[in-house]
Amino acid sequence: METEQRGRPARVKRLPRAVRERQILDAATAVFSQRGYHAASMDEVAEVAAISKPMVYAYLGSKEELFAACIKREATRLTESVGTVVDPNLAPEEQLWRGVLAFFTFVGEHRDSWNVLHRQVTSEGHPFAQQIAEGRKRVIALIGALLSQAAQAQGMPDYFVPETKPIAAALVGAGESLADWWLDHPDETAKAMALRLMNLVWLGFGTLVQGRTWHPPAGPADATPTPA
Amino acid sequence: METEQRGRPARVKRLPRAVRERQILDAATAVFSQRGYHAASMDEVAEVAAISKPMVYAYLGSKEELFAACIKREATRLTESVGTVVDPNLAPEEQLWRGVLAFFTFVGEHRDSWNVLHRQVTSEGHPFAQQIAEGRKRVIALIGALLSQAAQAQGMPDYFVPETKPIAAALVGAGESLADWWLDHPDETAKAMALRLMNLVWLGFGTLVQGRTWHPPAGPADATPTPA
Amino acid sequence: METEQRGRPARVKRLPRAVRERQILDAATAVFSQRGYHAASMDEVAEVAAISKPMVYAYLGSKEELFAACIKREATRLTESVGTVVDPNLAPEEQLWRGVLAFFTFVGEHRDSWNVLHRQVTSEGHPFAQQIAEGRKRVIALIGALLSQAAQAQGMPDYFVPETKPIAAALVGAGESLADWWLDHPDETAKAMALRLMNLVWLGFGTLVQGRTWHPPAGPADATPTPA
Amino acid sequence: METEQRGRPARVKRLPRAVRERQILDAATAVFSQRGYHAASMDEVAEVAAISKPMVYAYLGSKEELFAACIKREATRLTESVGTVVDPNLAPEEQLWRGVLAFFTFVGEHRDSWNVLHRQVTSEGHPFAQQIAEGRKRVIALIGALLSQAAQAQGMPDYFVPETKPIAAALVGAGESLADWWLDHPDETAKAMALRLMNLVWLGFGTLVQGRTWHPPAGPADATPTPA
DNA sequence: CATGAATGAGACTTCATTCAT
DNA sequence: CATGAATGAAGTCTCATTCAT
Repeated sequence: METEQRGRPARVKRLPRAVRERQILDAATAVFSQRGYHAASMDEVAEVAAISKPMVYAYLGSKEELFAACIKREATRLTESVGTVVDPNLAPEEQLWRGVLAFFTFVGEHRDSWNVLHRQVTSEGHPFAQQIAEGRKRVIALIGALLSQAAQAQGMPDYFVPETKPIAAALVGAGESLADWWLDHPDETAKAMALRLMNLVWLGFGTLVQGRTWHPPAGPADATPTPA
Repeated sequence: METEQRGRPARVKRLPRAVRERQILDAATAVFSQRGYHAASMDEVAEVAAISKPMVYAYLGSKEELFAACIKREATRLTESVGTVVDPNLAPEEQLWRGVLAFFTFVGEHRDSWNVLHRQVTSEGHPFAQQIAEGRKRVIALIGALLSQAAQAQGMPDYFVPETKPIAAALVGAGESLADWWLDHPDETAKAMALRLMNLVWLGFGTLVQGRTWHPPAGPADATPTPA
Repeated sequence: METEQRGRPARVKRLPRAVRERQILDAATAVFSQRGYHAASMDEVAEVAAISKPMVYAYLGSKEELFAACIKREATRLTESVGTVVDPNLAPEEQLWRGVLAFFTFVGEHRDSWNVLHRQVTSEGHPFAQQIAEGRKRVIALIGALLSQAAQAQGMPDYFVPETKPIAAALVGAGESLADWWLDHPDETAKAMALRLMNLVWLGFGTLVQGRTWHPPAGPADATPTPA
Repeated sequence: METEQRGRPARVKRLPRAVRERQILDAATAVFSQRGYHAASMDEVAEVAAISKPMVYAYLGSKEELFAACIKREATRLTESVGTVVDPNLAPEEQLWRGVLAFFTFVGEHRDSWNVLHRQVTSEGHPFAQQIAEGRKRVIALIGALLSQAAQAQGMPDYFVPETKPIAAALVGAGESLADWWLDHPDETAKAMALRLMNLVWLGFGTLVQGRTWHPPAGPADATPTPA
């Protein structure tokens, strides 16, 4: 017949909505980070979240929406990590230093978050290629503005200003690549990584070779920021 | 060539096979580049290659093998493009410059190849994450060696030598990022892009701001290499 | 029957229960009418009833039971609407007229009820196909009896009596179809619709009762067409 | 791993596309007829067609497209069955008779086809409600034109002409209902059924055309009942 | 008692892969 | 050899139903 007799007792804890939502987002971030968007399956997300699939859909919606939620949360986290330590009233150089340090600190502490934001496909077919790309562009624009400000403060000729944009792009790429490199050299500290990036970008290889190095601007008693 | 003998108990030529394989690889590279590994379908590959699916399997094997073949071919192409212009007897700085220029030239001319090699998934779950990552590491190692050589030529203290590795990683990341940035600014030439990278990495932002710039070492009559 | 004791040993007020049940049945009728049995979701029923899903189950049972309850209630309503105005002591013709008028009046005033009873699936697989079909048959039988009575009153030969059954079926179908047609011509009144049906059927029936019959126009040697 | 090793030998006959397509349509018509659109499952269609589900999708597309194809084919069949025997040069009465007979003949021979066309849901939520309804309306319009022609041929006053439309609707409904009634009385022939319909409607119609109308029996002071 | 939270089951659809012609 | 025809195995998403609070 067609008696439609389904459903069976459940033996799971009843958690409040907010908690479950975080659980699912954590699981999803981990799975997306490890498999990539396309290869990730909702089944695995549900399994990792120790919950049934329908709940995943009930709480976070479709796969796309779930991924979007992950991206949004992780992007917010990163943005806040950096934003907290960057004071627009500081000198550009110090702002950059603090931001870079905060970035590496974040990556060190949230490997999966960084994976989801960065290592995901950027191929055109990807549902969020545009979204991710735009987030990245905003970051580049911010850094570009910082560099431009620094350049003008040092009396650079105007024609140089547009150059700050590709430089910002390069800096971001260098940072990402260093973050990857870090994965293979886990003994390094976030601070050491940040110093490397600053040294290279600010001084350049040619200058470094001459024995000069860059040092963080001496805050009060070396108060280099340490974002949570 | 096209004179292929369709039909009968004839002995078949070997050349057609090579041609077919190239056809398929071209199609696969295009599809993988546009869709990404997981979203790409063998159906689309076969369609773009204007061939039936069983032939794709007959010639290049499974999806994984096909993708591997794409990667291999494109990596080889890029490697050769760069390798052709880099003469180990030249000064490291010039080697680097030529290599960087060759890289951007290649990217400009083979968008799809670059996409497959770079923009594809780097997530851990990806069947080729390791393979791609290793290729990248090799490049970084090469550049690292170059930098190390340059550093030693300039009498750098030994303790600096290990630093050349992360610097190489940063350089590669900066290059990749600039290549992405280039997509949004297609009016730029490969040479301009290469110059940007060299300027930044070699001189550093701080130095650039002071008005100094880096110039390609004057080869014989400005023979800046132009990889095919 | 319906007096089933669901739930716990507690004594609960009876009135709220009745009210709730009506609420739910109203909602269910609306939803089933709009979506059809299969496409209707218990979620929507609960939402429209402004009540939680478990309550729907507590009060009316499973989806099938709920639908059955809807059908039963609406069928009763229609039956009562018609039954109230049809007095068995009246002449058959008047009974029919009153019944037909009551029918159209009901349909005009309870679109959803009519939808649930008529426009719902009659496919064999449907859980209630049989139930609905039987209700319909009862109506046809009633009308058939009425026609038979009328025919005999007019002195029709006995052999005609069995014909009243298919005529009743046709009358019912004509009524349903006119009800549908009415949806597209809402300016018509129930009375006008009822008049139409009576005019067509009663005059046809009346003629038949007088012993006149229609014969196919004599084609060449009774060549009534026989489509393959 | 993620070796994606699937697919196994098949042991099924290779049929030409057209044959399989018909097979599938036959199966789908049967399943849709028995279950209704919503309750029908693609699994069952595939099973009845003795084919795998992917083939169903390859040949006929999605469930909606499949259903549309069924409707289209069956509608065409019915239309052609009727169209073949109806010659516009014949007298309206004969056209009607031939059409009605062809209709019942078709229904008798293609139970499933008729089911799919008629017994399917007409609820608003149904994907093809509109389509089916429009087909029905076209039929009604055709018959209406026929009746109108017949009426004018017999010198009916103009004001009667609009009435032919609801009469056509009623005729169609009566026909459908008789077809259903036939299911329970399978001993009847198509011709007998057709005769019944003609007898009822044509005599009714014929009487109306002669200018005679039916009026409600004058109850006490026009006490036409008004059911609550 | 009423509800938010939870789930097994199945529906539609696609894809990598292979055999028979 | 080349291809049309075929399929097992997921994958995404929904729904009827029920328990614990």
